Amino acid sequence: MVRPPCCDKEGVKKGPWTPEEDLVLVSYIQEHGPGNWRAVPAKTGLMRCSKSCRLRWTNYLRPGIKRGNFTEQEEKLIIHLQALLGNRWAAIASYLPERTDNDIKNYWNTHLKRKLQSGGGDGAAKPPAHRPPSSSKGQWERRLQTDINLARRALREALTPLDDLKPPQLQRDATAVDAPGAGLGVGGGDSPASSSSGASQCSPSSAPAAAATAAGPYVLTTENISRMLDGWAGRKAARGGSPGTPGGAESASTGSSDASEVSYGGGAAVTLAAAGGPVFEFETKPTVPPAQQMPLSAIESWLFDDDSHFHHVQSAGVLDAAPMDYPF
DNA sequence: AATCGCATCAACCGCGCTGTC
DNA sequence: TGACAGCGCGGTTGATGCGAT
Repeated sequence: MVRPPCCDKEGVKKGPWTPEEDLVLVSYIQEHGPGNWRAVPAKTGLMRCSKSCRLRWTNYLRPGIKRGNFTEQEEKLIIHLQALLGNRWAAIASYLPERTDNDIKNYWNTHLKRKLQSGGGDGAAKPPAHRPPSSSKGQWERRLQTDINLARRALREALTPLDDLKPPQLQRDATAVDAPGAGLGVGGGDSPASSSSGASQCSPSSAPAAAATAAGPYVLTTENISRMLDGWAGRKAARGGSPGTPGGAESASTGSSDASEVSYGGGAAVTLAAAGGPVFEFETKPTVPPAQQMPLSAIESWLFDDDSHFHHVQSAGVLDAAPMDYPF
């Protein structure tokens, strides 16, 4: 039973996306919203597979993505969520609304794993023993339950000192989600590390392009698009054709990983506001809908409350988007 | 200045899940 | 109920940048 390729291999372009392609994709999604990826290549004329379009959108073009500069807090959260959930990056990413699963996965593989292996971590997060096949979810969840007390204890230890620096970001989350128009402002924007006022940068009502650009994060305005294309053309000329990754090529890949300088896609609202069009209304990330953002305090109570956490979070609705059903 | 090796990250691939007919 | 299509996820790869030699 060989599954046919998701798309016709012939004529399907691969490799790095060009700014032009990004532009086409963004424009299309702005108009139609994300989803129905199958139709995207056909309707946009992009010579890309639907999966590639979806990936490009969710991992790079989607508004509200913060890139680089993982804060210590995010780092610890990732470590402990990984200890709890294993390599279920999408689930982990749902607790870090500004981060993509791909980003978290990469960060884990390149930084955290090594850090922990070299003993640089707090030792609390052991490698998740196993990532059980999804076909046996019930089984692995039972195993997870077996480990959960250990992991919870470890997390408690790790989070305790964090209480002091507690989460401007996450605290804001707890309040910001109630604010109208916070819909796209997942996570409230900036991390403690990025001092720019990127908060709510992806909120349609609160992300004026000018403000956002002034603050640092890239906004997909006509001006920036033009700059982007110029930059791309320059690079193309310099490099002899390979366009590389827009934005990422210019800034994200500078090695500094400075999110505040990351160009489009970087930390930012991707809007077309300056073009006179409506700002994005679509946000595909809402794995955890804004109203269901889980503030750290909720995570803590979930993790720390031995008996009632599942009921608590479930009744609060905060874990609705979590991939587990918590049958126990 | 050139070369090599390593680190990083965007993108691809294959598989499983879910919804629809 | 089974087949099919579409989507999402996790693992892996390849291109690129950067530091060391």
